[in-house]
Amino acid sequence: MNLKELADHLGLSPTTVSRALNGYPEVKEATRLRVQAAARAHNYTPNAWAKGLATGRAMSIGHVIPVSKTHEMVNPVFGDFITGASEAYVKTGYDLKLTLVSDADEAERYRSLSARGNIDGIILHGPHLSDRRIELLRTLDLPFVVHGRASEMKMDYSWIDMNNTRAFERATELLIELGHRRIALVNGQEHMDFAFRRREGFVAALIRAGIDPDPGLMRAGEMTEELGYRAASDMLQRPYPPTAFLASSMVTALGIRRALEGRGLRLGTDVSVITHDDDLGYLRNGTDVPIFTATRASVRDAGRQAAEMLLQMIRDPSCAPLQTLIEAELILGQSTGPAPG
Amino acid sequence: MNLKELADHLGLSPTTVSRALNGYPEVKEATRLRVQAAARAHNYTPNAWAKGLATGRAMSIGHVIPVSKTHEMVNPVFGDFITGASEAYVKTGYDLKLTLVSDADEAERYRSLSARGNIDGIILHGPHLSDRRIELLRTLDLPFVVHGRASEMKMDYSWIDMNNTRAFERATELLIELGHRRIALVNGQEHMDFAFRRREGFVAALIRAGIDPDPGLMRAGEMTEELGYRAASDMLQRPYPPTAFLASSMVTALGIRRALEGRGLRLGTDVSVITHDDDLGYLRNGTDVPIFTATRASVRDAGRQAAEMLLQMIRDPSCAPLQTLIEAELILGQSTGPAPG
DNA sequence: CGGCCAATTGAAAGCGCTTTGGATGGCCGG
DNA sequence: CCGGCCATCCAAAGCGCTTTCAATTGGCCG
Repeated sequence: MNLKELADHLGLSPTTVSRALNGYPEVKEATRLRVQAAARAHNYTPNAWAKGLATGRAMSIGHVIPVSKTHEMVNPVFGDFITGASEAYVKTGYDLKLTLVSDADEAERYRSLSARGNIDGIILHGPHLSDRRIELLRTLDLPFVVHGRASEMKMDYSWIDMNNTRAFERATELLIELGHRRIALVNGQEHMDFAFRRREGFVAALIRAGIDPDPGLMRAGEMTEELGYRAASDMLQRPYPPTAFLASSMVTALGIRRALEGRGLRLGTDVSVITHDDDLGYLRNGTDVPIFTATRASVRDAGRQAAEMLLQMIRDPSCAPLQTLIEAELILGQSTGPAPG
Repeated sequence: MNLKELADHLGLSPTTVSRALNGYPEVKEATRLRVQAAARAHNYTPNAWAKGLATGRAMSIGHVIPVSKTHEMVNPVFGDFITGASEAYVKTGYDLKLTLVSDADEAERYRSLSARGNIDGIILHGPHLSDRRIELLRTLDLPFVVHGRASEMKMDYSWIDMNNTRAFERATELLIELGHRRIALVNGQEHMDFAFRRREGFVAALIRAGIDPDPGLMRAGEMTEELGYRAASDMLQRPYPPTAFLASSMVTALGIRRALEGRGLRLGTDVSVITHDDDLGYLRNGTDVPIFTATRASVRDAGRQAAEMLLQMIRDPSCAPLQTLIEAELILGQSTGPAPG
């Protein structure tokens, strides 16, 4: 059933039917009701393309996530982020179009996404320190919001980010207050902006406390369980092993814990661990008592907010770039304690 | 730049340009090259809606994943599945449209997805034992592939599934061969088809070995780390604690391991654990030596295959339902050993 | 040399919707 | 009784592409 058929059926013109359904004022209320009833009865849904063609609105948002050789995985936070974003889209009738692109042809994909005109806006995931995608998107005049920032890009753009620097600074401060001096960082890949900032916060706190950052106590890589295990195992067999770890993700923290337990060290007593916790649905940090002391910020919330920002920008294309900084909370769990001896 | 402009620019008609770009044979090769060059030079990309309107093809696939109150999370396997599917879509120029729906209005969403006509096919995730969505989709005459099956639905439809029953049967057999008699199962929610099948395999193997399945040694729930920890902790303090565990996911297995280590039990020596391993990118089961003995099947592969099946069905709408059963491999790791004493 | 065919290109009619620019008719004040 | 103003409704022109049908060429055969 299409507009015309519905109109014929009602003895009205397509014009009136269209207006009735889209809430235009110049149609009699009685007519509108009649049209709406008929539409429901015949299960009429406007054809999305025809609508798109006619209005120039895509009613769909592109989420682009890069998949490279060195970073093959779809980051697990992505699922939660999207869940949040979806909440916003569903309310407003937008679709979510997912595009995984390999680094190589990324630029091309953006250009074609934008040119094909079937997208009203883009959410960019996983920005690097210096991310050329941002420049590119700015030239495309397509509204976009970055999930994260690119430290080295000084231009103005919309983003939503967790205060990574501050979070890791606070976590480090807590460990220092507990008397730890040899603190290790097991970070994500540091060409990723979030990881870079986390290290900055970590290092800043150390320096402020008069502790020399030890490169041997910093490791970065794809945030797997294995990374945590390996990094911790290596570091623990150094002559002066760390007494505390900072982990960039729960999964990595689990690996660190495995390394500890493997050598008979007790978590929170012999060695302290603080992790960042994205509050993912399937990897909760305990339900009542947190397992790990953690800096926590819900990535799902971030997703919802990012989507709302983008929709806002689509509604009002002239609005200035929106920027949202989310502070992580520092929650105390059972994985931290005073430095031993 | 649109078709007409490009055509004017070239001194050709839109017809010819369209044909040249879409590989129709009735255009002179020299012209085709000229057109293609111009298209590239001007960065021309056809407008997706206009194309959709004209051809009736959406060039996009819907992935629908249910999000309910009791099952709020976007399952982590989903990310990997989609990565695989994307590989197939990118090659063929399809888009991936993601829809998270809450159980309540799920039927409605399908209907409208189909009616709006902006989708060529659907991939259905997370089927329940008796899943009415399958019936619904069949009436919508929109090609679809189910990731998993619905045991209680006897109708014919396309699916791709891992042989859950067989996988857990084999894992159980292995444990029995190792001398274990008290084997526990920590499963996913058993209204989900995959979990139901896993239990069936588990129970079948027990019975065949003359072991009475003990309901106290079976636990089901959202597959979190916490579930593993709680289930294992509870079971281990029973008078006759299990000597082996079967886990439905790596994350759960990590929780079980935590419970073991918490009470000083050694993995693989005091207590054996076998888990199912979806071979997720960010949760590898060790790189060289597997941490856990596991039944393994790549969910990413499944995603790619599912997408290919669906594209196949779209190409040839009359083809019979396609069905693919993937066997998991049983890989030996360090988490299993002979039953103690 | 005329006609037929293959090769190549165009004109124009949609696809289903929105939206501009009228129509139409009832009602008002003058 | 008439011009003007609303309130409603409609015709028709797109939106950018595909595709059917037709036109134009040049080559080749008889």
